[in-house]
Amino acid sequence: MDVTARPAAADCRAVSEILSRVGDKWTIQVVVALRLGALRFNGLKRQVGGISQQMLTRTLKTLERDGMIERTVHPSTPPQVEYRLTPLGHSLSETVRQLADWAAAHTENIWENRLRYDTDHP
Amino acid sequence: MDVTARPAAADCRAVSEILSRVGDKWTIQVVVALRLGALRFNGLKRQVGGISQQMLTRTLKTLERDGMIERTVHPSTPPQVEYRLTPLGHSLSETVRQLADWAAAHTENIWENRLRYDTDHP
DNA sequence: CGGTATCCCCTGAGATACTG
DNA sequence: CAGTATCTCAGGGGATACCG
Repeated sequence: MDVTARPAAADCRAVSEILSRVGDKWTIQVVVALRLGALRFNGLKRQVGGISQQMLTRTLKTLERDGMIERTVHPSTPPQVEYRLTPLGHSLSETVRQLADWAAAHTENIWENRLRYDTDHP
Repeated sequence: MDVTARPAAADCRAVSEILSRVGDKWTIQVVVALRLGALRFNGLKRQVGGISQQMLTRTLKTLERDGMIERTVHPSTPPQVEYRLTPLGHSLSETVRQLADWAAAHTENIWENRLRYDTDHP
């Protein structure tokens, strides 16, 4: 039996895990916002339009837990907290950019397909 | 094209749309199952372990609507329905494989990060 | 065999109010 | 400023039963 032909089920689950994380509503937008440099909480909130405080907190925590971003507290009044991508986070952002390129290249095509499908299937 | 620019918000939304579609629970597993060739409904159901009939139906319909797969009915008794990737679907599967490679390469690292984070944050 | 139609549950996500 | 704590709700996803 050739194990190299079809990806193992375990790999599939791992990929799904990553994708469902990356594919949630906010993760990518946060990562993209951080690609060009560190940002603070409210700066990030402004950059990622439409996100609620709570969802930003949750998304940041998850990303930090996975080692994608680093959280730095500068003790001062008012407190300053900086978020920046780790090397792992940067590498993710590069991979995501590939997918983004694919999406950008095919979005229009997909929309046409949907339109045609909806027209043909009343 | 200026690669250094920040992606437009519209692009971001398009990418998120694609990713949340691709990142759902079943889409990738279905696409991966079809990479090596066409399959029929129940063959697909066996290949993608744990999926319910309804979710398989929904996933296939969405993929068909987006033009990722093609559905062919062979009129016979019992009826035979074949699903296969379109060129667009194949191109998606290639892009996803990139992400899969990234995931495979970093999964262990991520798990270590989570473990450490959970240890450090009681 | 290849699906629909229902019902139900759980989680993702938002709104709001409060805190160090 | 940078969060935490609650409440709430829509919809993604599953189980089951039925249909051509």
